[in-house]
Amino acid sequence: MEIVEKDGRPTVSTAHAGHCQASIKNVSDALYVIGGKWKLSIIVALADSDKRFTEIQRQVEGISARVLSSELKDLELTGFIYKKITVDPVLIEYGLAPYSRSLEQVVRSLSEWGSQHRDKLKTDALQ
Amino acid sequence: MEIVEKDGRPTVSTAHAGHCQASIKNVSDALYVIGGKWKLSIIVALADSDKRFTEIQRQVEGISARVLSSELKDLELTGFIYKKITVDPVLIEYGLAPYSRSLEQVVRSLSEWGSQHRDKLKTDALQ
DNA sequence: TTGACCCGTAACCTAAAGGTTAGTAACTTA
DNA sequence: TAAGTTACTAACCTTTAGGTTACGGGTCAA
Repeated sequence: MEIVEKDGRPTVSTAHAGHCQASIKNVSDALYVIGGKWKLSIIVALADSDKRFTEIQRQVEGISARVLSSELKDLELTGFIYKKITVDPVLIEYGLAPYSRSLEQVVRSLSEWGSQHRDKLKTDALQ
Repeated sequence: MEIVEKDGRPTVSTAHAGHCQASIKNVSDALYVIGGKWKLSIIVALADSDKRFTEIQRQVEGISARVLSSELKDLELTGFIYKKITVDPVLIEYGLAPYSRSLEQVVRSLSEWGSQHRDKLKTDALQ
């Protein structure tokens, strides 16, 4: 990377640019894995307790069976959730795999921000 | 997937259901606003310093002019960034509006998680 | 045994996000 | 003066995420 001075204005420092570039890559990668419309919601729904297919569908409002099914497969493959089958009685449940716990901070900050943002929109609308 | 023998009936805990439901809504709302492929990357790119159109395009690898243009418009409208036009010399720059600072924690946790996740994928691949 | 509920899947469709190419108007540099 | 850079935009196209409908077998309760 070259450092150029133009019109006396200082330009980008190499040190920060590297860190920034890494940060961009990290965020992109993260969103690639968990950035869909439903994945995090499903994980949040299961954080409370293990749940059955239709229970999840009821809690994650608006999701269709087709999409829920494919998301669950995806999440199981990635190691976020597990599928548990009981035979007596027959019962299928999904639950959070340990790796989902690594998302705690992400979920917390997103939830907090989402809540604040909604408040902001409300007060903005009143102005 | 694990198969378990179980003889009791399952019970659903409603204790945290309300909180969980709110959390799901918050996360969904947040992702609706900042969950695209590029928005957070652009914000991270501008966190370092104000930048010009092509500077952003170089830093956010893979984004096309068309998409960058429309994302910038969107971000400006939502209040995350501002557009600054200088006339002598003619210079157009974009920078973070104060509201973007509210995303600091979100960006930090996502970046951290993304980095950890990449490491995990690497070590997993070696097994 | 009839109907309700559970856990999906197949096939199809739509909308929107994003990519590609080309072009423009203004300014700058060689 | 010609070539290059900047900051876009228009038109068009492709991909894919996600929605809709319909159907399957299995279970359970009346």
